[in-house]
Amino acid sequence: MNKGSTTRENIIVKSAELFNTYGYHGCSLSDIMKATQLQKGGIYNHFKNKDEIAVEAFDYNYTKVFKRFREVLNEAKTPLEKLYKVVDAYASFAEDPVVKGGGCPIFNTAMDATNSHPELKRKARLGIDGLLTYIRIKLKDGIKEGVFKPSIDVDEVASLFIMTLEGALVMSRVSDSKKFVNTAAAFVKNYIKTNIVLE
Amino acid sequence: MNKGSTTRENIIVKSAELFNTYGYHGCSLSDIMKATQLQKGGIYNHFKNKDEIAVEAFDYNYTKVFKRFREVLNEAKTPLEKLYKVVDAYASFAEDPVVKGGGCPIFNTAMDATNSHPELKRKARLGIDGLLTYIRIKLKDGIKEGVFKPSIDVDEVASLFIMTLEGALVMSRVSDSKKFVNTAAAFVKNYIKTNIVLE
Amino acid sequence: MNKGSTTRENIIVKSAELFNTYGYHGCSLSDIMKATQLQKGGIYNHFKNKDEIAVEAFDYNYTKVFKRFREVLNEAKTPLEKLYKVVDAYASFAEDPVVKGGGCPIFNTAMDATNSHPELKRKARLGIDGLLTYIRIKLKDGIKEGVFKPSIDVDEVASLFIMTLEGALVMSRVSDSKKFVNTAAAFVKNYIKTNIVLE
Amino acid sequence: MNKGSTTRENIIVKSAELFNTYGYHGCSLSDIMKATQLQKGGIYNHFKNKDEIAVEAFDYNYTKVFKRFREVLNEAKTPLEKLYKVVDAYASFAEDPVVKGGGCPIFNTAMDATNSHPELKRKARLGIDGLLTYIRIKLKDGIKEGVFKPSIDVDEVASLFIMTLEGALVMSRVSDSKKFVNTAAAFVKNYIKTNIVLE
DNA sequence: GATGAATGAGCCTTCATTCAT
DNA sequence: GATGAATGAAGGCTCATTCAT
Repeated sequence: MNKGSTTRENIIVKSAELFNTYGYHGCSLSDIMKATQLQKGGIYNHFKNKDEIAVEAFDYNYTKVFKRFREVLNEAKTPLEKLYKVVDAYASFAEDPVVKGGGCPIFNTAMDATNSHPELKRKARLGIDGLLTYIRIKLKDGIKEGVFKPSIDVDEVASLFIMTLEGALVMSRVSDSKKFVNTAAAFVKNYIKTNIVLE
Repeated sequence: MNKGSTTRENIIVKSAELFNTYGYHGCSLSDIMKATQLQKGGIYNHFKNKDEIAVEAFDYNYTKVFKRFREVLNEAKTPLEKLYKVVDAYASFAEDPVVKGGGCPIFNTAMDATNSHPELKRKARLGIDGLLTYIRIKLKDGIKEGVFKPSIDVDEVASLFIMTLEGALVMSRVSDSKKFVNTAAAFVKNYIKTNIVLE
Repeated sequence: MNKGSTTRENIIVKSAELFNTYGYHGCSLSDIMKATQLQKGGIYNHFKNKDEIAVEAFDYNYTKVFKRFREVLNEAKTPLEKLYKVVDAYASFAEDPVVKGGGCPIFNTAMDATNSHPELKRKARLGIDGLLTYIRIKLKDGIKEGVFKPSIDVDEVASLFIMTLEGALVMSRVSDSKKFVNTAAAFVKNYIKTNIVLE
Repeated sequence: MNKGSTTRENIIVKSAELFNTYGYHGCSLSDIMKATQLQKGGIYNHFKNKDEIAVEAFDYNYTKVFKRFREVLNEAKTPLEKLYKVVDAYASFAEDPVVKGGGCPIFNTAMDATNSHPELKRKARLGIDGLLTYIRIKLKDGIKEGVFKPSIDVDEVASLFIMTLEGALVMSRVSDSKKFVNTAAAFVKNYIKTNIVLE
């Protein structure tokens, strides 16, 4: 890895934190300068504008989310364990954020960009699709392996999964309390046990 | 109502829309000027700074949310009907936003303010508390009237209610699809029927 | 004195203090509003603009200076006593300002207006002429009464009188110490005794 | 000297003139823009705010005052000549200002800042201390060399020196007449000859 | 005589971006 | 690849002033 790509990477890492914390409009290039210890030009050598940084920062945060999933799911063997681990991964966002600023960066970007940044909005939508797909796959694997009910609506279950945990994350963040995330995690796990798993 | 307070009200109404749409940092005083057809000074005659506008705009949006609840719950008689209507009210946010910009302004503010605006964060937290309390009361009423199971954990159910629907709202907004809200509404209603209502 | 003139007078009194304290550019109409407990219109009913207030405030402060002189000189009988009393009056500015903000309002305005406000500059110049004239008269009286040397250059002595005491006042103000004013007062008195008084 | 520091220097030079002419509140950033031919951003690249410019402008003017002293005192040999030259230097302020706007920038700042700008006030006080110290040194040198009376109160004489000449400068400025400065200069010189010099 | 709503220019400061070095 | 000087529009806010009530 040469000097250039290190710098570039550093800009992304630092601004990924800033954007997740303050949002697109709440974070300025001087904030990024301060965080990266770089001057104006040093940043613009690597990115043509703030948007490009924001987009790549989103990508970076996106992969961090899935990296966390992968880490947590590492030792899980059975589809049920895996599904539980996804819940745990989500719950972990509350006490050990994937990215500074907390919450789920995909969801954060979704809210931040919906009305003001079409490109980021699109990426956030795709991000949420990614989350849904991830769950769907785990569900389908379980069905294929004969441990989950084949009758479940995979799309629906995945959606419920995400919306509950993401909603809880927002509530926990604004309340400075893990209470909501814990409630959501317990609920989703119970839902899995009760409605997804074959008796 | 005299001229001054009409203007003041108008500033609140217009900026309530803008703040809900673009967030605190994404909406400038010139945006508010444009929306209100007022000059800078004309706005600052009524508010001491942008923060004061944002705070009052939040309050305004907050009451709009509950006004919608009240409207939708108007004809509901039984506790079950009422609970269903709350779900409907939430679902209505997706196709007929309470405030321009869409979604739930309380949740929107929660995300927008969490890391950048302590005062708004506090208001958003209280707002979410208000939502939870609202549901809790409906649940308690149902228990008192003997139609809901007394064994349910009112706090937990209220939390699940809100997080699921709010999470869904965000997903629907960023996806430009009511799909998620519909899924959430159907799920929550089914959950009520299955787990809350006495057989 | 009817209501109108009371209000008008009050505006002058309060802004005279403000202008003497902060200077013409350092004091805004809202400062005057705050000080007078009046609204915009309440002030503009009595004055056509800020300049008019400043000019009348200067006049008000000017008369206050001479009122102080008159008070202090009240019991003085002989020309020498009178001259000493003028020195005392000047020295009194340091511990008991004629006007809030301190110093001599005539001199303060002189510095404030010299390059930026021709009308006030003119008034300040006339104000200083007034001070000089005041001293000159005391000197001439002493000569006439045969207690001061007829050979003294009245203009010169009056000038020295004013410049020394005014210069000292500025130095004392910026140093928060009466030291300079005391030095000046002692010096001027000694000068009078030694060079003005007939043997 | 690179481009940046040249520009920075230029901003100081130009705003030093403006601040001396119009005072801190009487001189805006647009005035500085106009004078420097720079845009807002171009100025703020070099200074963090108006205060920083004002403070450095004061320092710049301060050194100019002493540079003038040094120039005028250049050819003076004896302590008496030197003291006379300081008087001449002061008198020169009236016809050939050290800084545009006229008068003594240290005194100007003293009056301008006393009630409104603690940092500048402090600098002005130190500036006046500097002037006093300068005179004191000349007096002590003369005593050491045996040409000035050892009995004189060095502090007092230096104070009288400054307050008289500075007071005169203000009066000359507001009157557009060198008369007062000339009177003061003649007087101070005579005072030196009569009271300071050993017969 | 007094209010306070409205103006619009101006305040100081920060913004994202460019580009010569 | 990095600097930092420069731009000029825009940021939030205050200014002096007007005028309908």
